[in-house]
Amino acid sequence: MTTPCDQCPLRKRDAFVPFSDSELDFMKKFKVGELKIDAGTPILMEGSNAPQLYTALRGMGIRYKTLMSGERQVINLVFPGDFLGLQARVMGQMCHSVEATTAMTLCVFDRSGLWALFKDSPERAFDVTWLSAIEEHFLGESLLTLGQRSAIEGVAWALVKIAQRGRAIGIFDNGRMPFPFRQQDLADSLGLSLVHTNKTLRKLRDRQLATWTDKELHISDLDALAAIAQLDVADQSTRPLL
Amino acid sequence: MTTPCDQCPLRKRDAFVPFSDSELDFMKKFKVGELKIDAGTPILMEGSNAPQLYTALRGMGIRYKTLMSGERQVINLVFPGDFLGLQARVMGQMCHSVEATTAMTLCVFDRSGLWALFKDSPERAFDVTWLSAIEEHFLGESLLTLGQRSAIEGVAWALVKIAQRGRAIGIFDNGRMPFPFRQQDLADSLGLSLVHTNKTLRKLRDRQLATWTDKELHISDLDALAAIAQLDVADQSTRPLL
DNA sequence: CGGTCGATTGACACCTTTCAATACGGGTGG
DNA sequence: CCACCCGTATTGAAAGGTGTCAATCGACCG
Repeated sequence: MTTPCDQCPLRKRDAFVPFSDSELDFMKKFKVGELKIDAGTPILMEGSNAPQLYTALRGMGIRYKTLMSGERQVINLVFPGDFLGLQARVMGQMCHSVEATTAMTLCVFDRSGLWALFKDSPERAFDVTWLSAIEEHFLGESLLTLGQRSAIEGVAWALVKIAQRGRAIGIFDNGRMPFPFRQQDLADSLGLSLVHTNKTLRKLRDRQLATWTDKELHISDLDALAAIAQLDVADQSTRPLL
Repeated sequence: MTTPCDQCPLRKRDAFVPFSDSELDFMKKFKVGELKIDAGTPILMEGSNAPQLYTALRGMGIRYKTLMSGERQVINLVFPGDFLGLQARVMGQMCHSVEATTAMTLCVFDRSGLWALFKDSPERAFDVTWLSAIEEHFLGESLLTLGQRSAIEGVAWALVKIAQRGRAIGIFDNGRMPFPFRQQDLADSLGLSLVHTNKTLRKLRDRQLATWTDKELHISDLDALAAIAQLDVADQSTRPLL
């Protein structure tokens, strides 16, 4: 029933670092099961202290923090290949929540296995750190966006980033990809109001750069978007997969 | 001349996870030297590809990214105990710059030693990941601040965070700590203009919550600041030291 | 068919930025 | 020793980007 690591659909994508045979063996032991969840289900909750480790296999989600007053900040969108729960495992408790936006299936890893991973498979341990560094890098870029980019620059930046990520996992095709989020989600990830996000998206639509309707994102002119975002389209590096 | 790890002044601080003897031995091998630099010196530069690994031992600095148009976003302030250069080592090139604000001394680690660390010392490897997760957590909180907190909330949040960090390394005493940065640095870290940052600091001064003059920060009412920031003063967890 | 949710728009308020000017301290060359 | 310059802090006024409020509309659903 569950997908064996041998046949993991993600491993084929050239966006991911190839596995060695021994690594594959290790992952097969490390993976203890699979979890299928419906859209809207919370996966990890801020404050909880005994979470599992997951890798998103199919579907999309959202990672966010909330302020005491209720404001929500989206940390990032969760795409297939993302590794979830490391922070909680390492730091004692979750500092953010993760929620499924679409139906998702997650690889479940043995919680106690993380230490074994560091002990027995330095290559994989390094990959965990690598993933963490990639995440840190992304958050740094997000910080740059929230702090220094204007609304239109920020939205353009987000759309380019999403398209790049979509391409990496093979769902961005002919300028189109499924994008099942709400405008509110994008707004909360950029620190903008819903209304202003909507109006900014309209500007991009009017300029015929990008259209986002019916949970599908259509990028007409990625280069122009990247130019608005003051972003290099270059960096399309590979990442490890767990 | 150089400070032996045995006598590292940071290890005494209870903010850091204690070393085992074997870990100490490993670090002594891992550390290849010490670097003393003047205020204003660049330590790591965005785009460079062969950086060293450092731990800040004394002094303070600043980590930042810049936009093509010149805007600067401060990612975080560098305090003693911070580990620098991991991203570049893991991801191939630096994605941000680090600059010394005061004179600093840095522990220098063997670049090729990182892999040895993962291979030979899983405990230390885990600590590297732990540090990375802590950093990721902090950036997430920063994102929450930039995206959802108002100017006064953000400034209050930053001052509380700084005071907590200062306390952890033992330089926050009797409500005061050295804080050698410029208002522009704080502004760039919160995504605010210099002028507005200045006026916001004035509000906090008028309310007799915090004063920042002559490179010294004086917190009169940390609880009130935390309340403005919508922040729990609780989480004062320890962190590993490399 | 009423009710809810998300997208869309217009009008208006306001927080933040930008522009400009002053003040203060430290370094430097005459 | 003293102008002079430069970086930083401070303040006021005006401009503007973004948020808030409110209403409409379409799609989906029990």
